[in-house]
Amino acid sequence: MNEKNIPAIVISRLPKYLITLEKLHNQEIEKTSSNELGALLDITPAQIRKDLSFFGGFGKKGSGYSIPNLIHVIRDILNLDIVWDVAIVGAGKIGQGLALYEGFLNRGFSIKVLFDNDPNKIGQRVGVHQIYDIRNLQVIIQDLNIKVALVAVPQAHAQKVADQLVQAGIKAILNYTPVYLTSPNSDVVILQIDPILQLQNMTYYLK
Amino acid sequence: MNEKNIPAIVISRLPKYLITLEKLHNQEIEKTSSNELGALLDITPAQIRKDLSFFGGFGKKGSGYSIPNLIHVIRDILNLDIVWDVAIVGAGKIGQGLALYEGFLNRGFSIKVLFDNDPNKIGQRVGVHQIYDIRNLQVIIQDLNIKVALVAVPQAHAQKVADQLVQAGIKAILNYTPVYLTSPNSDVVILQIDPILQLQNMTYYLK
DNA sequence: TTGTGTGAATTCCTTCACAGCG
DNA sequence: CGCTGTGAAGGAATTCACACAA
Repeated sequence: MNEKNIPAIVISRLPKYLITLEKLHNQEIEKTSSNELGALLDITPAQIRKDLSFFGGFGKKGSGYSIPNLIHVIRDILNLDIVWDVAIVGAGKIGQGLALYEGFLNRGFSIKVLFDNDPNKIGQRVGVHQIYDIRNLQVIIQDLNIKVALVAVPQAHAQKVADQLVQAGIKAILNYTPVYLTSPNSDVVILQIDPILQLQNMTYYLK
Repeated sequence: MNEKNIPAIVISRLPKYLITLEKLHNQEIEKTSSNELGALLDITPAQIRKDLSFFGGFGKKGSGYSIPNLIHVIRDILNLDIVWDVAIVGAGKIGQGLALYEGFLNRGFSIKVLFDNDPNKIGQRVGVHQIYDIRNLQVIIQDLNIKVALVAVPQAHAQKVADQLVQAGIKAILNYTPVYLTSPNSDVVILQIDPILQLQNMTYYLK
């Protein structure tokens, strides 16, 4: 299904379609159209149809898309048919905030462990999660076979942590520090969440 | 200088150039080239030169760009010649984490106020910041003439808060909730930071 | 010689417009 | 009819390649 080389920009829109479809689904709506979806997302209907057509024809001519089916299909494309276990590195405010956030599970992710290097934090709980010693990071991640990690440590430690994660077999890193992380391993996906990059982008349009 | 209609994608790269230039600057490096910058950012040199040429010719043929000058120019383009005051709405873990983060100031932003609706939190301090009653949001934001806000409230309240912010004169909102915020006012810039959208994007490339 | 700035070429992405199916 | 799926057209963004200035 996702054999061909799908443009990254197409993939990046699928999660947006998904969250909107799930919202409609929660309202017990069963069908939608590229028109309706486009209006909700501020994306042209043609764009949505073309994006979906990369993967097959999921709609019915004249009547649109079955929402449950389209949710299923998109989750499948994005490999969200399974729940991904997640490790959080750094139990500061951001790390703890992420650990306590309850929105992960029904969108395909389950927080499994939380690491810190502060002896006062190690062993403590954050919600249902225990904080583990970062020195055990590699062993635990390998044992639990975790592939996805969030990095929320002080920026000075970010690259070192990333290296350890990659060595432990992590394949996707979401980086909350303002450091460009690199991996020698080219099959690791790294994305950055730097709020200041976004703010600096917005200020261009002000004034 | 930024009169013409510059593609948004060009603007979105300028903060990345800036953070890299600042990093070089901290290492006391005075000059760089589109080649060097491109290697650091994984962007082609031609792309960088073309982006910068939208705003003028800032390099010297044969020798490249003066880093202090280019930093100055980009900050100027992005309206970062002034420091923007910022309000944070929501003093949960994420809001507090943002409030305590010390990286804002030297990148052009200064956290000025923090709001919450929890009586137990109102009046407390988070670092140097005091938590204010969200009922005073509009008055305080107007009085302080704040234009930039971070929203880190539970998602059920996100749109209501955004409406209040817009009414108080906020022009840029960085939204940490997984809700698509809208503004009747089209001169308000809203960007979303939803970690799950990013994670769902990454899982496509796994397995 | 080096590395910018930029038209031209190319590649990529979006939108159009409509045949065709339900 | 209504709405999808899709070739073809159009538009945007990236890359090429080179004249030119330091």
